[in-house]
This record gives sequence, structure tokens and C-alpha cells, in this order.
Amino acid sequence: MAPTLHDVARLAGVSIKTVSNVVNGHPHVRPSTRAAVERAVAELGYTPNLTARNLRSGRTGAIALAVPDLSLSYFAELAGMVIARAEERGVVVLVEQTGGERDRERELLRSPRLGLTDGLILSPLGLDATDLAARPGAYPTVLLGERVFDAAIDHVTMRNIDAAQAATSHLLASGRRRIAVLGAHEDDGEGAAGLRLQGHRAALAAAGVAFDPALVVATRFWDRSGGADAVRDLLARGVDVDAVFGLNDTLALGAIRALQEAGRRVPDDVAVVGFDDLDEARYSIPSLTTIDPGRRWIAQTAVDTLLGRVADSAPGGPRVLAADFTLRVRESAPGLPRR
Amino acid sequence: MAPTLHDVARLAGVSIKTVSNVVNGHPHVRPSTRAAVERAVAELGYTPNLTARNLRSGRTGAIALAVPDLSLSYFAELAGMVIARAEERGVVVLVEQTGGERDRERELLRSPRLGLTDGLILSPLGLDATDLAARPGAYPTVLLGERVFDAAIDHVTMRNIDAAQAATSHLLASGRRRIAVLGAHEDDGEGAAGLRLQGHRAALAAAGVAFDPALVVATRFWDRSGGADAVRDLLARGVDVDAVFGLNDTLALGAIRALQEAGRRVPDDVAVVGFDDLDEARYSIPSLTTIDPGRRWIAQTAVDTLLGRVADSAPGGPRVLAADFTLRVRESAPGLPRR
DNA sequence: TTGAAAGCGCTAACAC
DNA sequence: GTGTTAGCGCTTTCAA
Repeated sequence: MAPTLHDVARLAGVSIKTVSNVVNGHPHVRPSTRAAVERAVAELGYTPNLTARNLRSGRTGAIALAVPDLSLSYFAELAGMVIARAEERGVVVLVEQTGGERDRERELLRSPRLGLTDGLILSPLGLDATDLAARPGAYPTVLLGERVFDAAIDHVTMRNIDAAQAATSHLLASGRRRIAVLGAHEDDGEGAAGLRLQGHRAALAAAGVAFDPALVVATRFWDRSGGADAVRDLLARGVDVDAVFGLNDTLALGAIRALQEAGRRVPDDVAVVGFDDLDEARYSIPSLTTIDPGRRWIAQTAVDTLLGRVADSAPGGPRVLAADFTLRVRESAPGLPRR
Repeated sequence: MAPTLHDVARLAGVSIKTVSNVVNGHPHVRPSTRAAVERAVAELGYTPNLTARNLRSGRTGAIALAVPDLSLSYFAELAGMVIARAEERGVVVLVEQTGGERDRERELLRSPRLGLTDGLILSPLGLDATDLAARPGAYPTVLLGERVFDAAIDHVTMRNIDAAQAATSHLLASGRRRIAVLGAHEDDGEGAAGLRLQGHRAALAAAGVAFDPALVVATRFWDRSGGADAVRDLLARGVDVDAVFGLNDTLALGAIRALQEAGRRVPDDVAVVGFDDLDEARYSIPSLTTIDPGRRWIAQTAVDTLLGRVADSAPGGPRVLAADFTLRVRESAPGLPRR
């Protein structure tokens, strides 16, 4: 059995209150007493029981992070940054995977498991505003990523429309006109896909280039095989293409793969841009021109915002915080017009 | 204030014991009583306080997973699999990042935070057997990955030596003789690097090919830039090379990148094999020949082994469990001799 | 089948 | 400065 405050108190010949004071670094303890207690702590190898402390204090010192899937690099890198920030702030992170499924996201919101944590950072894919409105009580929650709900909840988001517009404008500026878009979903007006597509169309409109629906390809998942399949589909349909905008980096990387298989040179024949600025975007061949959506800022801001709510030190209505983005120009879509 | 058992009991007109019985699905409750309690639970939106339950039961229903860094794809994919398996087994996972630093790994082993979880799955990089021997008490712990210590702890490992030998043998079979090895460390006899290098040398010896130390390159990290830098270093030194064995996939992918920058064709001029079988190994250009070390099995076995210890349903001495590996032959090092 | 009550280990009023 | 004590919300003997 692990030693308790009582054991330490008995050994040190003091009361448990005194031990508690020492353990918690309270100032008003006589040095000699403190020393005696510390000796007893060391001798017994005493470690506070955090569960008991949590029950008493109503805090757990842990937060939950729910993402679709850690095997997706975007979420893995995001999770790493959230955990790093949480560590700096002295809290630990419980990671859940939702698979991006609405049911599991919804279930999560009403799970008693949340009682194990002080708050939740949720990166939703399937959820809608109704689900969020129905969520119990005032459990501190921060929503992450692209979607913006009407629901009265803190959001930390990115500037999808503007960033996508910048990506497409970059392609247009280098002389591309037949730009395929990979990863659209049916009627996804509010999701990342819808917003980015919107930015894409805005760029086309600004440049006076007509939008051709035949260039928009839906994919089941936003992964490499989705991007590769989408390109194969386009080529099989004989669609004329001189650029590809993957709505995320893995789609774009899969696209590069399929283009090269088909004998198209990147960027000479087809330029490719992505969205996310994954670590591997710097090392792919060719390296990937992409949007850095400000992920580190998003991770840090999400943690800080959540902890502010937990501590109730950040009162006020729900906030929407949007990260700044950056276009990272690399080989797959250089800045110059094509030769 | 969240409703408690007492609130529910009062509303339903029963004792808290009865409510507890209902909530925990105990069989001996009269149906009418059960119904009354369930009505009260629903009306109040009662949710059990897990912290209190944990204090009482001494279990938390959570395990900790400590990996070096989630931005490394290998650990991200591993973490995803561990979380998925834990979910199947009804426990949640608290994820920590150690940065692979010995101090943080050591600190973790004696952290009171562990009290928040029932057990730990640790993927150590810096730790040695001394640190493990010094770890407090009988906290259930499973060690993951490549290293095997003398310490009396459960290990779930991979067959590093045999797998590396298979990788190098594959290169030798296709006629390569000047095989560079990327990612070695100084005197790392026990770590993954040391074991894999050992397998590599065994393959060379079996084929009667002399081992040339000039072909072994150390890297600071096992990441893409490490692999790219190592190759640039080799080429700058004018070392003659017809194949590269990256001791993990990211090293190999970085190597491919640097080789192509230098105008070397892969696999025609230089064949490349990796180790890990990351998701992206299937989609790189060229796709990467690599070792699948059995990661899914490792993740599942680690969780199952740990939970067995937690439940004490798996008594007996420490076990070492090694996954089966598979060589995945892809474009970067095809099976045929070079043309 | 249900109720009463003890206590998991800790914190924090409140006394002295 | 230090001790006493009452819970935090739950599970679980032990009785009834």
C-alpha cells in the first residue's frame, strides 16, 4: 500500500495538516518541522494521491484532446503541439480519436469520461451546431480547426477562405488556368472543404477565370490515396489540367505521386499546391508549395484559452480566434511563370 | 453544481446504495425501483463523478503512453494504435512526450502524475537499466520499441537484428555492394541503431562482403533532415555508394530527397530501403522498400499486457514479446538486380 | 432487495 | 505554527 499523509505524519510526529502544508509548499512552517517532514517523506517515498487531491479540489490537472485520427499527420503534429503547450502550463493531455464520426464526437460530449479532465479541445468533423447546443452544462470546451458554428463556444480557427484564395492566386499568377481542386465534399458549405473551395473560387473570379465544375474532385478521405485516386480519375476522364490544388497536403502529395506515375512532370506540366505545411511538405520530391495555416499558434491558443476558461480567469462571451496564414512557396509550384 | 448520488436518491425516494446499484448495473434491483431511479437520473442529468469512483476503487481507467515526439510519424502512428486498442478495452490514454531525453523519461517514472493512471507504456530512448531498477514500487509498466533492458519489466519489442539483416540481404541480392547505413549512433550497442547495424553487418558477413566503416553515417535525429544531411555528407566526402539503408523510414525518405537533388537516380543509381513501413512509405516517389516491424501487433500487445498486469490477471515474471516483421518490397529497392 | 454508515486520501476552515 | 475535523462523491460491508 502506498504511504499516505497519515503515515508521513505519524513518522514525523506531526499532524497531517503540517505534512500537507509542507507538501504543498505553504510558507508558514517552521524550518525544523519542515525538515522533519521532508525526511519522513523521503524515507517512505511518499507521493501525493492525485485522485484524492482532485476529488477534494474539483480539478484534475488534465485536459482532453479529441482529434479524428493520429495517423493523419496534420492531427499528429497538432496533438504534439497541444501536449507540449499543456506541459508548459503544467497539465497533462488525454487524447481521444473520434474517427471524424459524428456519433463518436457526440458521444464524447456527454461522456462521463470528461469528468477525468477539466476541459476539452475538440477538433470536430461531423458535429453540427445542434449537437453542441445539446451538450451538457458548462464544461469548458474549445473547438478547433476549420468549422465555425453558430454555437456559443470558443473557437480557434484558421483563415480558410483567405488562405485558399492566396494558394489559387499563386497558381494563377504563374500562368495556370486549368486548376483542379482535390478533396471537395458534397454540400460542405461550412467545413474546411467548403471554405477552401470558396476561397479558390474567389481567386478565380478576381482573375476573371471561369470556374469549371469538372475540375473539382470529391474524395472519401483527405489522405494520400484520396489524392492519388482523384488525379487518376481526372486523367482517366481526359480532363485538361495544368495545376492541382490539394485541399490538404496529403491530398497534394498523393496527387504528385499519381501525376508522376502518369508521366506528368511536376511542376513543369502540372503545378501542385497543398494546405497544412506538414513537416514532410519540406522533404517531398518535389517539395510542396503549401499554406501554413498557423498550426502552432492554434495549438497554443487553444490550450491557453481552455485553461483560461477552466480557471474562470477569462470570463466573457465565446470568442473566435483565427490564426494568420503564410504561403510557403516551394518546388511543386514555384513563383515564376512556367517555362 | 453537478448532481450527485444523493440528489438522485432524494428525488427517487431511495437510498444512495440503490442508486449506485442501478448505475452500476447490479442485478438485484426490483424493476419498479430501477425505473424510478432511472427516471431521476435522466431528470437530473446525473453523471457519475469518476474522480470519486477512482478514489474509492483505486483504479482510474486510464493508462499513460510516453513517446519521444508525436511529430515523428512512427510514434504518431503507434500512439494512434495504442489509443484505438485502449478504447476497445475501455480505457483512455494520457499521452506524454519525452523528447527522447533521459532526464524527462526518468522524471516521468517517478512523477506523481502517474497516479492519474493505472499503468504506463513507455517508449524509452535515453533510459538505461539503472534508471528502471530505481523506479518506485510495482507501478505497472510496459516498455516499448527496440531496446531491451536487463531490468525485470515487460517488453514488447521488434526483431531488429533479423529484420535489418533481411533489409540488407535484399539489397545484396539485387547486386548492391556499397551500402551506406544512415542513423547510427556512437556506442549504441543496445538501442535500435546498434541492433539494426548488427543485423546489417550479419547480412554483409553472410554474403562475404567486407564492412566499410566509411559507409556508416551518424545523425543527430532520426528525421528527414537527418537523412538528407547524411547523404549530402557522404556525397561531399566522395564516398562511393550504390545503396542506402536508412535505419528508419524518415531517414530513408530524406536520403531519397538528397540523392535526387544530387542527380542520383533512385533506384537505378542508388537503391534505398527504410525501416518502419510508415503510411507515407507507400506514397513517396519512388515508393519506399522497407521493413514492417509489426507495429499494430506491438501496440495491441502492449496495451493488453499492461492491462493484464493492472488487473493482476497476468501474474508471473516479466516477459519479452517480439513482433514478427515483414519486408515490403517497393520501388526504391526492387527485388531484381539493377538494370 | 434495500438502507445506514464507514472510509478511500486529501484540503481547508476553524481552533488553539 | 500546528492540530482537529468535516467533507469531496463514491463503493461496499453489514444489517435489516
